[in-house]
Parts: sequence; structure tokens; C-alpha cells
Amino acid sequence: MTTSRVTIKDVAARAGVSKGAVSLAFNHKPGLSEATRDRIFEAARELGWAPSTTARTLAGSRVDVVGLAICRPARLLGLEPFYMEFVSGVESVLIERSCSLLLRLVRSVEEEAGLLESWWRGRQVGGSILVDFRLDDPRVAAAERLGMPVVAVGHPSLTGSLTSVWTDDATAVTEAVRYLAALGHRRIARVGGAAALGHTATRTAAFDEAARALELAGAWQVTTDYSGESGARATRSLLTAAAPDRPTAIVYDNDIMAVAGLSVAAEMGLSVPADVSLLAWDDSQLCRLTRPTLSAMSHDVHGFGADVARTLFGVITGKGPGSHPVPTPVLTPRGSTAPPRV
Amino acid sequence: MTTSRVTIKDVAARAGVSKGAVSLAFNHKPGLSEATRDRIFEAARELGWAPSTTARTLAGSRVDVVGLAICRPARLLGLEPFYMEFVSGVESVLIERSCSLLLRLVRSVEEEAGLLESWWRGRQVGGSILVDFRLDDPRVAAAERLGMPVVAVGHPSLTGSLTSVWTDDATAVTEAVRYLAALGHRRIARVGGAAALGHTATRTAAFDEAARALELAGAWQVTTDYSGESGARATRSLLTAAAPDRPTAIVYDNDIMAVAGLSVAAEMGLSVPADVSLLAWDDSQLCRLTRPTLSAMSHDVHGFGADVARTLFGVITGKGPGSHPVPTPVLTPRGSTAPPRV
DNA sequence: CACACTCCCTAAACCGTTTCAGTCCAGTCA
DNA sequence: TGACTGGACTGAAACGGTTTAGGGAGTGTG
Repeated sequence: MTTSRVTIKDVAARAGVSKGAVSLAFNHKPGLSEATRDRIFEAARELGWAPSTTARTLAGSRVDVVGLAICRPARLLGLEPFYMEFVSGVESVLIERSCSLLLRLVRSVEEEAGLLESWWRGRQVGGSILVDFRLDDPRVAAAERLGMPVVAVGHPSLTGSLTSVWTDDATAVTEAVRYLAALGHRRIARVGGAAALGHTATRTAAFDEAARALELAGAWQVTTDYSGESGARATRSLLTAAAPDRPTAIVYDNDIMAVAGLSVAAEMGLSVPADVSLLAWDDSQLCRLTRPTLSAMSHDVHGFGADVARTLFGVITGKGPGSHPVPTPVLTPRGSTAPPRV
Repeated sequence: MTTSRVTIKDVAARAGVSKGAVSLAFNHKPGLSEATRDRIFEAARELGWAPSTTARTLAGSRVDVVGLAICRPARLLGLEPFYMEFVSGVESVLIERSCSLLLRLVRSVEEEAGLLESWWRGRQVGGSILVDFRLDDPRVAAAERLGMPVVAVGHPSLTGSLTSVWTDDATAVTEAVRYLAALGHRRIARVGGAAALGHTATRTAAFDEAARALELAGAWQVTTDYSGESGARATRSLLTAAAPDRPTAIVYDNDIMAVAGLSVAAEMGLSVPADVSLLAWDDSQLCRLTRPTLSAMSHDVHGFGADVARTLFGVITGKGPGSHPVPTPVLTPRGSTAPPRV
């Protein structure tokens, strides 16, 4: 049984002031004596009142909701530790601005572009976070046209004039390949993520370049859908070649596929790392739970999410477009990488 | 460059009707001729107008947002495939009602109870989904007091008068233990989840009861925080006992801990399933990626989320409280369970 | 003493919808 | 013909805040 909703008017009456005064107090704006201010807060506390964000939004002040749409098949989403960790990072900074996160799962970037427009026109969000950029992503044009504050998580080459936050995938891939080469590997493969994704293309190009620069004897790349099954299938196909033509090291684009690869190697009677070295990406707890433990290119996804959120607030408050690189993933060697058996 | 926002007034003007008429048309309410209706939609299409949800909410119609607060340490969240899959199930039904999900990570259920109140008072959400019930959970009283439409994901014994959706954990645990006993195991352990959680208590009680009923020679239970590290630690401690006193089968409360357990067994030179059988819970893709593959108590988390969302809509539209069991997890035997070595 | 200048605070307009009491009009019936 | 009915549509009042022009009181100045 709720008593009829308490509004700003009740608070004003109780404090013996006008609605406007209450509004000023709650927005920490000048023009009120300290005594009045206190009286207002006291009244609000007694009545258990907090301003209605809906009314506040309608009246034209800021919108304290930020949007995040994710476009991946539901089946794969659950398994990617990345997103939840990213979201928790985003939340950590939203919370201190008392903002909320509007989360939406979509089936295509086109749908997401439409969603963005309706969010923005309907003033449902004050800004949005865009992830998983494709080449020629329609969201870039949509956000630019709407003049909507967004932060694009992806390399500036993919995100047009939008403010972007990105990890240097090219350098990370290069470092991964160099590391394996330094261990003595000459035949290296990479099991990539979704081909449609921009950062997959970046990594693919960087891998090619690194392989060329190091004059590797063999370099393979395949793209997948990030699922464990795909990772297993890709690994199986890479490892069926006879020993001299087989890769001696495989780099994966996430850790799920690396775990799957580990399992396939065992199934094929190959020992890791003696017969084949495995290197994961997006280092989550999972990499420390396997036998052997998985070496990985690890980065701080939580902190990444926080950076993105902070950058979005910058854009919302009118900061011009910019490009914000975050620290490159660093190599964390564990038990799955070693020099190849001679 | 956005042109000044287009509102219902513009649409009304263009269609040559009043604002009220446009409202009627867009809410599919009677009182308008077919011709007028068409004219209105046409005008709206030309202007690219959609009603502002903010104004709509303020004007007192329904709120098309549902809340979900999750209370687990950020570090663990990322790894639990459960939540993202659950969320994707929830979304699948929200989408067809064109609703959105307001997601919030909180640090305690007390904080969540407060959040619930501010969400409800501020009309930010039309209802909420409550997960991870504790014993004597403060959210029950909060939701009851506010008269807020919520669905509680948890056993009715924990959720007071709230509408609940729940899996029959007791039966599932019993089935798991029976299965292992049927294979010939007489010494069985369980590595449970967080002790504070209601369903952990349910499972613990059911395990005790099953062990008693089957007159097992040994039964162990520990609670953890669901993390891989904890799972590993618990497993290590269970398996250090000398052979005759050691459990020959271990049941885990999620799959991350089971994976960790598998790795610990290998580290201790024990073979799975010959020396020890392992049974996971919350069957995700992960269980098929290990060597051996993990047997699990599996259930359809996506469908579960969808059920919960549908139930919430029922509550929002005034359906009285109820208790909705969903299918009990079923045993999916794979490579990690077998009769004990004699 | 008149004037300007501050400082607090109020009143009213406004945000973009929904809702509801009416108005208007064509049609039916006695 | 006049009374009544019902359908189509309008106008204005909410909804709960923010914003801003301006009013009144107090202080310093010439």
C-alpha cells in the first residue's frame, strides 16, 4: 500500500518555499541561503523524496542513462567473459555519477543503428557506447547524423569522426608473434574471431605483416565465430597435417577457443607445450584453470570499461572528438608456451 | 546537426488533427476513423516521429523499462556464463514488448533494496527482476512494502509473498547424488556456491538428506565463492586424504569450479573419471571443451530468463502472486563420471 | 534621500505526452 | 420536426520537474 506519490510540491510546502527553490537546492545551483538549503534537504529527507528522473529529463536537463547495445548471437554471449567484465567496469564509473546502463541485445548493427536513433530522439539515453565495429559500420553515420554523444570502442580507422577508445591490436599481435618466434617457432597459426569485425581485420593484417617481417616458414590464419566449437574445429584442422608441416604454435583470439584448442591437442595425442604451443587472448580466470595453464595476451577489461565510460562523459559534456588508446595487452607467459621440440 | 526536435504537435499539425488524436492513434485506442488514423501515421512517418517515452511515462502511462540488479563481485561476474545467458533470455521477450532492460551492478542486497525503492518512486522501471536470494532477504520486504511488481528468482520459501520463478534444486541435487550412487560411489563430496545464497542452503540440505537416505559411507560439503580459485582449493583439500578415505566423486555448484577441479585432479596425478568422478552444474559450453568432457546437471538458462520476463509482465499487468517452477535440471552424462575404480 | 547593486526567493512558462470532459455533427426514431 | 444517440474529434488539465524574468528587502554610495 503506497501513499500517494510525494512530489517536489510537497517538499516545497513542508520547507515553506517554492518548487523552484527545491529544484535549485537539489541541483546545487547558487541563489539560495545555506539555511534554506538545509531546511529543504531536511524536508526532503523526512518525506523520503528524490527528484523524478523522468520529469527531470522531460524538463530538458541531462539524461542520466547511457545505452549499450551488444550484437552477438545469444549463445556466444554467455560464454564471453569479456562483456560482463566490461559492463562491470562501465558501471563502476556510472555509479559515481548516479547514472544507469540501458542494455540491449540486438541482432544486427543495422538494427542497432535504428535503436540508436530512437533512443536519441526519444531522449531515452544521454549517450551511448558502441562496440564491435564492422568495416563500413552503419552506426558511424547514424551517430554522426544525429549528433549523438557516443564513444566508439574500436580503432579510429573504423569509427569515422566519432570519439574512440581502443587497444592497439596490431602491436599486440606483433608482440605475440615475436614472442613465439623468439622461442624458436617458425610455423605459427592464428585462430581469429569473427571476420566481419574490424579488429579481426586489424589483427589479421598485423599477423601477416609480422610473419613476413620475421620470415616465418609457415603462417596460417582462419576466422571463426569465437565459439569453443569453432576453436576446436579450427585447431583440429590445423593439427592434422603431418609433423614437419604442422604449426608448432597457435594464437587464439579469445580464451574460450584456446581452452578448446588445448582439449583438441590432448585428444590428438599432442602434448602442450612440447608439441604445440598455445597462446590465448583476453586473459580471464579461465586461463589459470587448465592443465597446462594458458599463456595469454592479457588486458584489464574492467579498467577498459571504466575508461570508456569516463570518455563518454567527456563527450556528453561537450568535449570534442578524440582518440584514446588504452594500454596494449601484455604477454603473460604460463604453461602453454615453450620452445618447439627440435 | 539536428533540426529542432519534432513533437506530437508537429505531427498533429501536419495531419490536421489535435494532439489528442495523434495520441489515440499511436496507442491503438478507439475513437478515430480509419482514414484519420492513416493520415496520422503517414504524417508521423514523414516527420520521422516516435512518441517520447519520457513524456509518456511522466503522463502516467506504463513504464517500458524493467530493472535487473546483480549483486556479485565484479571479478566473478565476468566468468559466470549464467548471467549473460540469463539476460539474453530476458531480452528475447522484452524485445517483443519493446521494453528495455535497466542493468545495475550492486554491492549488497541492502543497496539493491534501496535502489529498488528509488527506481520505483522515480518511475524509472515498471517492474524488476530479483535474483540471488539470501535467507531473510531485505528485498522481499522492500518490494512488498512498495507494492512494486517484481519477479523473484528463487524458491518460494525465500521470497515471501512475491511471485517467484524457480528451479527445483533439491530434486536436482538428489538426482545427482542418486546417479553417482548408482554408479557405485559411496563417498561423495559437494563443492557448493556462496553460503549466503538461499539456493545454496537448499542444495546443502538436499545433499545431506540424500546422503542419509542412501546411507553413503562418506559425504562432504564445503561452500565457496563460485570462483575457479575456490573450486581448485576445495578440490585440493578434498583429494589430499589417503585413498580409502578420499571421496570418489565430487559435485560442483557451477562449471567454472568443476573445470578447476579437473585441473587439480590432473595436478595431483589422479585420473578422471577412474580415480575420481566430477559432476558440474549450470552446463555451459565450457563443459564440452575439457578433457575429459564434464558431465553436468544442465538446464536451459536462456529459456529460464525468458520465463522470468514473461512472468514479470504477468505481474505488471495485475496478475496475482504465484509460484512458477521451471523444469528441473537434467543430468547430462559425459566423460567425467564413471563407476569408481574398485 | 534617491539610486544602484546584491542577494534570496517566487511565479509562471515550459518540456511532450495522456486523459477526459466536452463539442459537433450525422443519423435514427417517434 | 424535435429529441435522442453514438462516433469522431478537440481543448485543456494533468504529470513532476527545470528555468528564467523579475520582485522585494537589505546594503553601500554620492
